[in-house]
Amino acid sequence: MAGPGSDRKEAILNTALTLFVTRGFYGTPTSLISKEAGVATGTLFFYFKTKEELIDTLYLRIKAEAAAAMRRGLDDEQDTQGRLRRLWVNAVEWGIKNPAKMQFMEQFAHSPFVSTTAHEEGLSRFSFLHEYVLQGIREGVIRNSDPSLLFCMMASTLASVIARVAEVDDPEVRRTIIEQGMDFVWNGLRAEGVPREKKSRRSTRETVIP
Amino acid sequence: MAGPGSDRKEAILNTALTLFVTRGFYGTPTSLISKEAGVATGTLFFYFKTKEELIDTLYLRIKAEAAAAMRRGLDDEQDTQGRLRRLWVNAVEWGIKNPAKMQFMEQFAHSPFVSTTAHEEGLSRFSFLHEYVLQGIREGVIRNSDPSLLFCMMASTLASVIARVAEVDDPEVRRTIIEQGMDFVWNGLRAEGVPREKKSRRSTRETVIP
DNA sequence: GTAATAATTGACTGACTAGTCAATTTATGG
DNA sequence: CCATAAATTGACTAGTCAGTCAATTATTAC
Repeated sequence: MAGPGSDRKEAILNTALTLFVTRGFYGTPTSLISKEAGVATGTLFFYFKTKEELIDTLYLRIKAEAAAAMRRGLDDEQDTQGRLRRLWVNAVEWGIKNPAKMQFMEQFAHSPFVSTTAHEEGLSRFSFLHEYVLQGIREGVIRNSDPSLLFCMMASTLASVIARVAEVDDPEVRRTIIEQGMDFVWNGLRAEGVPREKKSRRSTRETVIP
Repeated sequence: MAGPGSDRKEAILNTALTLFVTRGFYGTPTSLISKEAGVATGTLFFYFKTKEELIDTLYLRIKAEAAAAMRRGLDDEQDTQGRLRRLWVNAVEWGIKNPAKMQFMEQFAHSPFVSTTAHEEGLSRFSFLHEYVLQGIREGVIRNSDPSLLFCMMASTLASVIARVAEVDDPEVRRTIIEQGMDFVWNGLRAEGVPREKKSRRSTRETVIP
């Protein structure tokens, strides 16, 4: 346990994650973080000059990880609806597998504890989504609304779907919620004249992983 | 300023509102609240036994006020789409007029600082919305998905629309955002076969206020 | 093996905070 | 005017917390 090589920095970050989401920022003393992480108070401040620097680091890491997870396989999809579906499934799956990180993102997305620079850098990780929406509009598949508004509404819907899915255990119910959420968003986004739903729904995922 | 009759309780609640949204719960000392409200520390604890009781009271009041504002004139509307549009406009208008309260609701909607009983009571104020969604599904106008999921997605979309609208000053741009948000939700909610949009959009509001 | 450096420790400090309480002021009713 | 109750005050307490630092231990380079 002691001695370098056992990376204490990671232990501190992991402990801080769970504590911040369960007790909030001001609600978790640094002394508790270091105690739960199994290090001395001094060690925490050796790696992070302030408590704010700690949450900033955490924030940036999680945002980057989430963005990478959502992006996975997106370029393999041929059309906008396929990309959207892939993105949707990626996001929900990541959210379920990483409930604490998901909660953290929601909780601190607009929080004053995270510095503005960290907020900006975190947001920039998701700029590729913006590009996809723009492309969909250009193709005439997505309705011609303010792309950042569409993105924003999509993201908030996603968050509420993930929250609900996480409350449930039955995989069949989960799939239903995910599908219903997807339908809501797709119908909200799609331009007039674009088919309401693709028949080959479940096959979408099977076609991308041959 | 001194002497009863000048209601200090209201002053405390108002000050707490602005401080809580700008600095968070743990981030605002009770001493600061009382100072900004122009009362002594003891006065705050005379009206609210604990800091938690203060935020609970605030939470319940705001939830009740928001629910009442959203409900206004809803029963005068004849069809589901009309009700949805009315609800939408009510909500956005209230959100713009009361940005601090809006922010407060978002910030503390799932916060552990607010007691579970307050959360439950606050949620119950919005149960009428649940009824409206159910009615829409029964009529075949709203798609047959889990009503509470639909409600939840609608609410989160609403929150992000209000946040965006509040960032903008130009009333024309504001109206556009509100309309685009409404379209997103309506198309996400509506069942197959139901017309995409009502032509008489702006007239909707004029017909209810004769 | 040794010197220089990096990592780690935990007692300690100065500042702050929720809540108390005895004393004081203000309203109320006869 | 007076007595009783309600409202208000602010100094005070007991506890907490972010961050420091001198001392100690481990690592690295030669």
